[in-house]
Amino acid sequence: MFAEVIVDVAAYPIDRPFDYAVPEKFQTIIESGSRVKVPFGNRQVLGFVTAIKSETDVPVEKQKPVGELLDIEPVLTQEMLEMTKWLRRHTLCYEIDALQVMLPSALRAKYEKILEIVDHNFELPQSIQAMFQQKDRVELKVDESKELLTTIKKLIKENILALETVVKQKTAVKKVRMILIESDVKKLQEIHLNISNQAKKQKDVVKWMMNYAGTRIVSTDLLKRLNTSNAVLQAVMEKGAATLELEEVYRDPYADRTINVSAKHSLTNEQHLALSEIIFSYDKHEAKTFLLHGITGSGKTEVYLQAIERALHDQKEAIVLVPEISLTPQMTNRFKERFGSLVAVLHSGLSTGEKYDEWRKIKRGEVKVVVGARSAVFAPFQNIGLIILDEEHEGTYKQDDSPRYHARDVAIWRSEYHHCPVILGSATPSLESYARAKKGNYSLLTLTKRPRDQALPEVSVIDMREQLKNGNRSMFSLELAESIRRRLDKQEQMVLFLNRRGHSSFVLCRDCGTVVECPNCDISMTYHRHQERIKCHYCGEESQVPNICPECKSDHIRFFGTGTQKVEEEIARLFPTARVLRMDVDTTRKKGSHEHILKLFGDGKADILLGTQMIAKGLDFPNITLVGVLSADTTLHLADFRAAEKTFQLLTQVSGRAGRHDKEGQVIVQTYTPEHYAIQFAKHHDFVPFYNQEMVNRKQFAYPPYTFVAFIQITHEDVLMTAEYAHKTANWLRENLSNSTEIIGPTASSISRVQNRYRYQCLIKYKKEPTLPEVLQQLTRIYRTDWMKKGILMSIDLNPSSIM
DNA sequence: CTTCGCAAGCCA
DNA sequence: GGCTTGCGAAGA
Repeated sequence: MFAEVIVDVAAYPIDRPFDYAVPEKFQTIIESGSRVKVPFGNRQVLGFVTAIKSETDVPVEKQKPVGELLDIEPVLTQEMLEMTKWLRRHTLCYEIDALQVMLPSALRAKYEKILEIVDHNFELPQSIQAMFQQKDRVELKVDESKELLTTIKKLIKENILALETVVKQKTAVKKVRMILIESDVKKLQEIHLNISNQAKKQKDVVKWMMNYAGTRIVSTDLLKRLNTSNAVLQAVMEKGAATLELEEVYRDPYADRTINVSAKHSLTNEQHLALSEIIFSYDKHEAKTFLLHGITGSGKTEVYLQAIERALHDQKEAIVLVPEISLTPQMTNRFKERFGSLVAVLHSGLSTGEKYDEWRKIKRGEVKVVVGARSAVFAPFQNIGLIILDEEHEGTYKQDDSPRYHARDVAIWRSEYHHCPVILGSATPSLESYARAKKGNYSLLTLTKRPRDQALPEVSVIDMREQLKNGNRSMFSLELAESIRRRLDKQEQMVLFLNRRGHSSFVLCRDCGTVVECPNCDISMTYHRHQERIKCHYCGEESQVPNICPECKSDHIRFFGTGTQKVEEEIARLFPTARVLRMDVDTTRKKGSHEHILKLFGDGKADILLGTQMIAKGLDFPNITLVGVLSADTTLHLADFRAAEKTFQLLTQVSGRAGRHDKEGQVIVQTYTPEHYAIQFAKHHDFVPFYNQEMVNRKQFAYPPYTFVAFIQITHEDVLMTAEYAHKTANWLRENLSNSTEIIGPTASSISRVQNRYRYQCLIKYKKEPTLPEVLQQLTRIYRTDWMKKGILMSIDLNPSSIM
């Protein structure tokens, strides 16, 4: 018996199954989908069994046995193994990457290097002895000094020390110590009698136990209750009054939260219609994709909830994907409220162990609904009735490193496997999805009204050029400043949005015009006033703020451009009474800080929530009556064909934060290009006309949805090398792809250097290219066998979410 | 002739 | 990807 194993080594020649002999003892339990430890080369690695077979072509002398079977129950289902193959072809990743992405990180291997003393007679050098500290085996850390490593190497050669790689699981199943009290009271009485009167505490414990004969109690609880020590308990147990048992438990991330159960809301006609279409297709076991296009606040969530209720009723499971779970606590809570303990929330704030526990609950079918970000699409359910992607247009559904999958594609693949519907929900669908819906590939459902018929907020677009002409050089237009003042007077809340963090976007010398740039990247450094430092937002480089110009030594250093920090200061100056909460990458670095800030704001502890795009999603507070967009232009002029689409989506989403409840909302958008169609259509909340206009542009320039796009980026430390291989790539593509396919480039990327690597890119635009995965696979092969050695890095992104 | 450093080759 | 091996260069 042999097992085909994909080993945990991401390298080109290893990206295929290796056959291992299955030892007798594992033959009845090993299955495809199990994890194994196998010898590979001269070390131990983790691997996944992908098939079991009785014969192999591998010559006997090369055959090696499976070292250890890590799972009695396979961790990967048959579905996941099939999905792996598809994922690999469509994202051009290593098979091992595709396998690992489906599992919680706790199930990935942790490799430890253990150094062992073999020859105890040898007098070890002082430095080595210090490392061992009387022990025989110690973990060898990677960051040991060079000299130490060379001595260790020598000693290994002389067989005095031995090095061994050990495969460990990252997180173990959490176990709790349970005390099993003896059930025979007579026996307890006997033990009680035999304890000497000196051991008073032991006597007390056993006396107490007589009242609880045969019961189980958590060890720590018992100790606390009897106010006694572990030593006493141990002594009592040795005398036979109780036994110890380890019980598996789940870490409960929501232990200290109370949840109020909510009833279902009644539906509007539109909601009802949408729901019944979904249910109709669900009943027929159709793998149909619905695009639920509903304006902000139109009650998409309620449709999801009731559709899920239906699936649960049939003992089926549901997956709900949200763009960024820590930003949508309100949405998550609604699921918790409706389905209680049947919901598992896969939260980025959970520890590895907590995530693993939630995963096991899903696998064992102890929960039926999963709410989570992108990776939750791989939830190990076996009987899925419904998959939902909320805010389907969001870029976070696309993973930006290998495997570069889009959660929407995985969701649709799984829906075909499980014969169940998928709902893509959004107020501002992506052009691709809307086009597919219009073509009939997806089925379009529309919600045009808010449940209690609240009006959409009034959006005013302020031309900042006019403000400048009239002598207002502030970042707040007169209208916005006036509106903020009014809200402060009325004690209503507002949200201010600016898509740039930090204080000033660049540091400029007024004498020679030098802009301080990052030494590693081709981008200007951003000034952060709180730490009085300048930072690169691409590589994280930080340094002191220069007092004099690095070029001309002038001291006329000035800060230009506006970031959230500067806005915060400006608010403090103009509205000294306003209480401001700032929410951006800098204030939310710690776990749980998103929730904390949102909670403070929800509790009315601040008047103004100021933030970057992370506040655009999901906020739903009744008291918000003003939304201000300080500069709508930042996303509009990006070198990306989706710039207009992203601007429109952002403005619409942000506007949707105002006036969701009884109070009327107002939105003020400041811009230097008020005439731009993305801004004009967003002003009128007009998705369809925007779509039509944008489609005209996409057609003219042959961009998606009219074509498909693949994006290839080449980087190297040397500009010439980068350019050379980018040209090689483009030429190779031109030779191997059909004439109707357009290859743009190579061109230098818009940020031409990041972390000291120059960047060039090629864009492939195609309508029909059935062999593209294979052609790109071949290109990857050339790259991995040849170019990689020269220090070239190439990445291929099929259907990229951004081309920058 | 030994030792060091690095590129090449292999892994069942 | 990580480990061994084999080769050439540097040093005694």
